Amino acid sequence: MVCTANDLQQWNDFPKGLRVLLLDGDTTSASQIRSNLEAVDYIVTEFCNETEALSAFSSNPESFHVAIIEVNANNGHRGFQFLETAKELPIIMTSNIHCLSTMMKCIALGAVEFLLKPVSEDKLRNIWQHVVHKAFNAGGSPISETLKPVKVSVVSMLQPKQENEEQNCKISIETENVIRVHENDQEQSAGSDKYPAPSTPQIKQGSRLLNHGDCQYQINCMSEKVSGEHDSESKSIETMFCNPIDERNLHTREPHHMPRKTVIKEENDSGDGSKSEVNMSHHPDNIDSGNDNGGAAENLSKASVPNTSCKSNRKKMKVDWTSELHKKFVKAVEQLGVDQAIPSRILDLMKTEGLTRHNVASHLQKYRMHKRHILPKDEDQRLLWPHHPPGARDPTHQTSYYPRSHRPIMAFPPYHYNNTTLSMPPAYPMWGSQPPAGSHPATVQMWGQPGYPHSHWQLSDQSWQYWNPYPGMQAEAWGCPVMPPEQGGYSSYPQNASGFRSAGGHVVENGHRYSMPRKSFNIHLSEEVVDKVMKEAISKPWLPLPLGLKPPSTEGVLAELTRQGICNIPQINGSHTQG
DNA sequence: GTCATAATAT
DNA sequence: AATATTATGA
Repeated sequence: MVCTANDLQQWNDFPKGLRVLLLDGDTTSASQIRSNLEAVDYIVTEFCNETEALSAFSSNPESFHVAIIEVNANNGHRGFQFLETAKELPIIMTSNIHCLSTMMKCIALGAVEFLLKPVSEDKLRNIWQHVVHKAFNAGGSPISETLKPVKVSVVSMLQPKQENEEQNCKISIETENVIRVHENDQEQSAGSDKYPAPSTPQIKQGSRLLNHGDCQYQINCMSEKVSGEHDSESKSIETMFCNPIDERNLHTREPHHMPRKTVIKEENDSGDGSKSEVNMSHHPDNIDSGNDNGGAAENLSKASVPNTSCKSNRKKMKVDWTSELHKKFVKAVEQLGVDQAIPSRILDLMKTEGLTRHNVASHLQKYRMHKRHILPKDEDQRLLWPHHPPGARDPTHQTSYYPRSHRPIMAFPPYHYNNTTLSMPPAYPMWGSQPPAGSHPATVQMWGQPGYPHSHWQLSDQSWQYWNPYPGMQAEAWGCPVMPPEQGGYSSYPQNASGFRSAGGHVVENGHRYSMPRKSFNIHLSEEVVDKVMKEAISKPWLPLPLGLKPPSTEGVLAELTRQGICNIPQINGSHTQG
């Protein structure tokens, strides 16, 4: 019955083969326990006599990983004797006598657990936890030879997993119970093994912690470097909570076609330097119930909030701004109006539990960015809309937010505009949806269109779509005035243009109030302004064209070049060059 | 409250 | 590796 080192090296199916010393004077309970243990492939050595058990253990202490010892009215002191003898073993006491002082005494003497009979199948199956715990927490005393392989085995079981989990640990540990190893315990356990493993799997703790409300949770473990203070053997162990979960929820961001859920990811910091990230998802109540914010708000709030029981998992949560959540946000913003739309008020209106002011502020920032087309550098802003005071740009038009890396890279050559070119060209989406067939002659080159870098803001439903006041319309047509196709002109302020128009047809921003023209697009720009715009457009060809301008047609450019005596134009990327 | 930017996710 | 999104802190 001796385990050789070799055997233990290859203990791949731990805890199967766990060697249990069973001492129980009651043959009925003994056989019940035994059969339960053997049912899970533990190896049971049964004794009904303390002396035998003691001598068996003493003669070969390394034959056992764990002992289950019964105490009863008759053998009390003998049971304690075993406790005192087999210090290096995790010892579980059993009894049918519910006596608090006895229990305490057992625990005080080092028993890892005291179980009242009848001992449940689950408890018996889980006794391996005590073995692992002991293996990792020898309490300063040298670890038992028997337990060393356990430690090695557990470490090796956990290590490769950790790597996977960085990518996707959700599935891999889905079916496992929670494994929790306290790395710090060694520091804490000044004495010896007075830190019995919990009698029940930690998953209970985890679920109490996480499984509240109608949320469904998912785990998304992220490994993190462990501070170097810990025992090297323990470094790789992570704290992991996980709940079984519907596969569909395993995606933090679902594919577009799937109904989206509000997801709040919570990082679960175990405090020992390792952490895991837990995603809590729920199904949004009524997806897209129009503008009615009635039911949606409450339901959302119910589910998206990590309540206080999660407090222990301090650290940050990442809010996933689903379109539903965003709708609420927009609704709140609109309700408040521009000048009132500040994070705290928005937060109030949203009534979404768990959402913080910071969350809203962050989202508001992004929202404003897209609404206002803020350019990364102020120069860009200045130049774009020289005829408007800063901030007075038409809020309904998603015209020109170009992150540095997104600016059009294709320059266009000098072009002599006349007033007629300022008349409104047909507006159509530039990308996303194709311009209507034949909407422009094939010869009309859309400057900047080919290879125009676009983010998924333009392309995917995910987050972009709900910003756009004109669904189906892409507003970033470079050089083309952009407006609702059916109306033209920026006189139209759709109600959901979201909060950048105040009640009186004024745009209020940064405390300033600007009059906005309400009629059609103003083509009667002063010569001065036109001139300025032209100059800037020409001198900064990489910038988007101002509202009302469109890039010249290829013919126009070529004609102009020819007129200037430039007949040979180097070919660029297969674009056609005539002449 | 806002903004820039770091951190993180895709 | 680039880009988007969110958190964080000034």
